[in-house]
Amino acid sequence: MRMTIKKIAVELNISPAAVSLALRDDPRIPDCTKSKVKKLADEWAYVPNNFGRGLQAGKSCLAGYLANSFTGSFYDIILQGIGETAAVANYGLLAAITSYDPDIIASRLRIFLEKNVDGVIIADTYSNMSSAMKMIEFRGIPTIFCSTQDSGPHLHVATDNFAGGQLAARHLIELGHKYFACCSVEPDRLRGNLDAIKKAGLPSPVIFKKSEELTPALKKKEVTGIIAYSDMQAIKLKHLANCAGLKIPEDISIVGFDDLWFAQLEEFNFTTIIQPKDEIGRVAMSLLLKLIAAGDYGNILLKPELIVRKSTAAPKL
Amino acid sequence: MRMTIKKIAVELNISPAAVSLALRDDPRIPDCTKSKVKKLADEWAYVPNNFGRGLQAGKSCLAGYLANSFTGSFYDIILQGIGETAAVANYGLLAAITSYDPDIIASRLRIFLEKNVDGVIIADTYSNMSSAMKMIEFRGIPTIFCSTQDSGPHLHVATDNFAGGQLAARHLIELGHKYFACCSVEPDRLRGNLDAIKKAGLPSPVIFKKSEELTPALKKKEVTGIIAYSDMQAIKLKHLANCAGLKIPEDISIVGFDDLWFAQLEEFNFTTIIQPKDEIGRVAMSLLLKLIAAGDYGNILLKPELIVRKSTAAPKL
DNA sequence: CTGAAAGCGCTTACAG
DNA sequence: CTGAAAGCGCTTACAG
Repeated sequence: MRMTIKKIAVELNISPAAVSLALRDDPRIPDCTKSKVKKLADEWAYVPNNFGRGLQAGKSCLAGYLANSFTGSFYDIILQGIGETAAVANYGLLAAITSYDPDIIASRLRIFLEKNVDGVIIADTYSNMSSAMKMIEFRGIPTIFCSTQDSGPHLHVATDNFAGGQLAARHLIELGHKYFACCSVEPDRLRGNLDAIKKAGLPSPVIFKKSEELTPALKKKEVTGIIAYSDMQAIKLKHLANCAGLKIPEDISIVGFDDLWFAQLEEFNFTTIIQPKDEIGRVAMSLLLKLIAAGDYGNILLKPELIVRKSTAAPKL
Repeated sequence: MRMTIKKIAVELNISPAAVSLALRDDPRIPDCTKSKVKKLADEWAYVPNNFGRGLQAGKSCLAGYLANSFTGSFYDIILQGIGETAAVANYGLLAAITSYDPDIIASRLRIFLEKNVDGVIIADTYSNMSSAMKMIEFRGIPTIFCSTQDSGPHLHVATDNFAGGQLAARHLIELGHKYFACCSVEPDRLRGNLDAIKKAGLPSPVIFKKSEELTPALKKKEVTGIIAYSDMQAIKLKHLANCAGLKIPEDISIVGFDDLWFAQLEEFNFTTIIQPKDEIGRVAMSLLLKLIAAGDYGNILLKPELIVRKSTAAPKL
């Protein structure tokens, strides 16, 4: 049985408005009324119905989080960070995990709109989303992209990918490597790599998108240091290197990115760049709340960090 | 600018009720009015506001999903299955990832209640939840536990753990193993193990809860087949076996559970029991929808499946 | 200072 | 058959 302000009002023979005010400790209500109201609300396990409040306030206290399917615990950690911050602000989090199908993305966003979200966090790149975003943009709903710097006209919260790219490259440079392969999937990370390599006066790296493209270079031993797009990709690269008869880190060094849970397993032991995943979620949600409350803020880049494990070593001379 | 039925009504000089009926193709509204309404709704990108509708219908078209933090992509796959099924029914999915802190669980459930969820799916065991569940039970909100068979008085959707336990044990028995170690974390799986072992007339297995408890048995080579609680635990057990100088599968066989993404990597190559994760989510949500709509249903157990990889082999003679 | 009314967006039950 | 009113639960602006 659902309890309402009205039922409490009837029971105590006061007006619904008075109950509402009493529950929010409004000074206009005498203390004795307040305590009676609160006692009854407690007994009957009254929970305010967000529909009435939301309709009234024009605010739903609901946020949407849209992410792509992802195995390997990246987006779920972000989800956790977002959820915690949302909960503290009494916000509910509508989550949708989508494929890349634009129709599905649009249908999920439509549900967000129907449920009246006050804001949306998207863990994807704007280039993939732009058509489905029309509805959101049309209504001027605050939107934040997270863990990507491709956010179109919207704000984003992400790891400083340029700095991360620099960190990875510098680590290998300091170990004495000269011949690199760098992944181009994240443009800012690649720029970071190239910047560090150029500043060290070293030759231009091999640039690859899919891991497989590296096989010829591995076989010809043209590179000694690989900078992967992610720890997930590092697994693939490790396998390719092994297939080419190369040992890690003796013959070839690999630096990952993300620091997912498996990176520290002895089977991998990847030197990698730590992304502050939980923080991305928390910061993205706080920023969204500020945006909902007020107005104008700038992008936020969080600091990456290098963690050295056993997938990198000095090159053979 | 948010569009409402009222604004459309004013523009077309008809009543809000007529607009509402027209949008839902009610036969009482003449066709020419319908098409005018629909055209305008389209142009103005009208999306019905769930608050008005929900308040009226006493239904939110919102479901809650509560899960524990989990790295390794089990609960996020379930989330995906739930989300897809929810979206098809035009349901929004409120997701909350919690720790085991009962206060946090209670606060998340309270947010679910405030947002007026029509039903809740919980990926946890009832024993952990029972105190926080009071609020939900008090209000009679339909609740389904998923991926656990410990669901208290509520329905559950889970893999048939008993059958899964049998599958794992039988596989090792067929390979010729006689001396087993079985994990007790999931009681039904353990029962399945014991059942198969007993039926084969083999000696009682070593039973362990935490992986570390197995170290003595491993060192003394008392067991040749280990049935893990999960692929995640299988990783730990593999490391412990390696530390004890045992090779997999030559010296010791390990069967995992779940078939998470990493189980098939060459570093692990676990023989394991496939849980229909995506299906669990989809079935749980369909069941919840039925429960919301009507009433009485029974528990659902989904079929596990064995996948043989390279972590199991015949025992040495 | 206090209390009743109006209204958020929608749908259903009812009067004409 | 058609259209206006009542009401879901809440809060705010207003009348007394």
